[in-house]
Amino acid sequence: MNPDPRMSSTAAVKSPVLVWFRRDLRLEDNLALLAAVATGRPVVCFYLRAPGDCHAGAAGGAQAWWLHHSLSALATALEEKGNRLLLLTGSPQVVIDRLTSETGSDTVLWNRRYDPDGIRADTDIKSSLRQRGLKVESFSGFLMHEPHKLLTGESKRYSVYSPFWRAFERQFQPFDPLPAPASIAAPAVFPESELLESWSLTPTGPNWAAGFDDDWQPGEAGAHNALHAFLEGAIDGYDNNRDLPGIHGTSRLSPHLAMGEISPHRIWNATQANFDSLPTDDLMRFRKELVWREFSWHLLFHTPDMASINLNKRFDAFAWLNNKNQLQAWQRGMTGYPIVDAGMRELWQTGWMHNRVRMVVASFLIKHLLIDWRAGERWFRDTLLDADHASNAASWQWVAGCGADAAPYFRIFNPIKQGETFDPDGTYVKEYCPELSRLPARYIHRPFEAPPAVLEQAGVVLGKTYPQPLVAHDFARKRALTSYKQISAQSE
DNA sequence: TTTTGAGTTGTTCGA
DNA sequence: GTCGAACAACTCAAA
Repeated sequence: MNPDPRMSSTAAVKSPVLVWFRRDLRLEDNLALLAAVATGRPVVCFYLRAPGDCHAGAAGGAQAWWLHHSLSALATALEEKGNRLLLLTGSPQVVIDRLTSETGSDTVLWNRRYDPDGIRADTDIKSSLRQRGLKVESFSGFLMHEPHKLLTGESKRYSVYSPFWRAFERQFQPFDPLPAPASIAAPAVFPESELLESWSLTPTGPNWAAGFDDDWQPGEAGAHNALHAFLEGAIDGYDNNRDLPGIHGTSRLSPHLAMGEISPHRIWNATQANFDSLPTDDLMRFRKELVWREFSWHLLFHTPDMASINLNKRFDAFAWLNNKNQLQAWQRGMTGYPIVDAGMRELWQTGWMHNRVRMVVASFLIKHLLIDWRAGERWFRDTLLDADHASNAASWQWVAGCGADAAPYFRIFNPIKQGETFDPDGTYVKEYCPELSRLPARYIHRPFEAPPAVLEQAGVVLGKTYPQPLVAHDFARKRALTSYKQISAQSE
């Protein structure tokens, strides 16, 4: 029919390979995508939203905002490679069935996910697709190790970080990240895609994400920019500076990692390239942070309900007070302790909170207010751009003391002392609690102790322009020690 | 099987 | 101001 010899090449009749994107929104070091390209066949890329999932796979509202922009960036990147990203709603079975019949594809590829629901779903889908004669293959890339593979000498999961780190280092073999494909062959006809805007992943009523744009660039290019900025800047001195919330002393890579816009291998590898020119302490400290992420996923793999149950059963009997008004004051950054309030407001305004301050606010919620750590876990999951199922649950359990490798019960952060040690001149507090910005450094972390004349000169009226403390530190500390002792006594 | 050393991030108190 | 001890066992991981 068609006399043009160019049109009779076999490429035109090759059936496409389907690539299902999830938390791997990148082209570089994406094994599933590269395997698809390597077949020489056209590639159909899709992202799937479960019916009724208003966050489309994101952990919470804040991360849904990130997901929106990350999907948009991925779609653009695929277009630059001559392809597209399809957005589809439905159960995986139904959507994949439709795609295979529309495109004539017989192969589906994806990168593995490790959350309990994801593992269960993927296992089911894989076997049912294979039963129907389709080829299905999954790849690694979200983590640097497979969570089921690292075990102690007694074939048990690790529950203490240090031995896990040593075992990880022993077996880990870094490899060069694979470059993004030069081009990605498109199918003759693309199946229809939904419009990203129709998913309503960004706020529609009050725009609580208005401040996010200033701080973040979602997407793979943004991830690489963040990595470069870190390697040029904050990694030098990281071991010390990472604890100072008033400066940019951390990598700020966490939201990118959470969405898989950059692979952990790539990050590890980048620190390797700089190993000779930087202090070992800084690099090792940073690598250990990366491996904490691996450890958290290792724990979650072996305890799928880690976000909802106490790893240490003794805590099931803990007498939480769970005062709703105090929880709300904490969420809104109105506890009366400036370092706590600055942190909670940074979280709300920017979708992120400095790591040091995360520990302080978590300790305050759990130990000063005696509110169940799960309430904090839920709030972080909904408000953090970097919300990560495993890291979030493991970290909250660590602070509460019910984790496998947990902070001892008597480790209670003093919010005044933490503020004065890590934010000595109050730079951080002043940025997020501007109503305190005229207080002298001496009182910036303890406005409730400032003489009336000092308060007046700074324009602070306690209880009016800034709250009185929800609880007195000394009282709260003793109360927490008593409560924690009760559950250890009950176990005997 | 038993033993041994160790365990992310703190605070307070008294010498 | 600085320093070490107490806060409490407990359990993990490896030898």
